[in-house]
Amino acid sequence: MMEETENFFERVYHVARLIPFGRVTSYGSIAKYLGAARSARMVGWAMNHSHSQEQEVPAHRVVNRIGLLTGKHHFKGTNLMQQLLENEGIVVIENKIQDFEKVFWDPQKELS
DNA sequence: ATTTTGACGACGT
DNA sequence: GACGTCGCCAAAA
Repeated sequence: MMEETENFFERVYHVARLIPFGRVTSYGSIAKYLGAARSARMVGWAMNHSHSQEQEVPAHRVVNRIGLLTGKHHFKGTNLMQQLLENEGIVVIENKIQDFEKVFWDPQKELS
């Protein structure tokens, strides 16, 4: 049987796919929405395994709490993540999302 | 089995 | 407000 942790990952992917076009969220917010507010790192770890998922996970829409593209180094290209975000109308300067508050999408608030 | 690390976050200095 | 430290929890070495 699969461990409970996989369920946690599954939930992370689920929420990540719910992020609307042109919006972003943070690892901590997702973790908090899942009831694991103190385990934001696990969300990041889940994203690391996101490639293992059959469905594509918009990991580029998930950044840290300050809107910094910390995980861009994990993408194929150096600035692929940034390009994807810019493609959605999000302004990114030096790996930092501009107007982060405007594009921020809080699952707890949006999904209630 | 123990130690280190990591796509983070909150708090202290 | 920049920088440092600790806490959380799971996976890799």
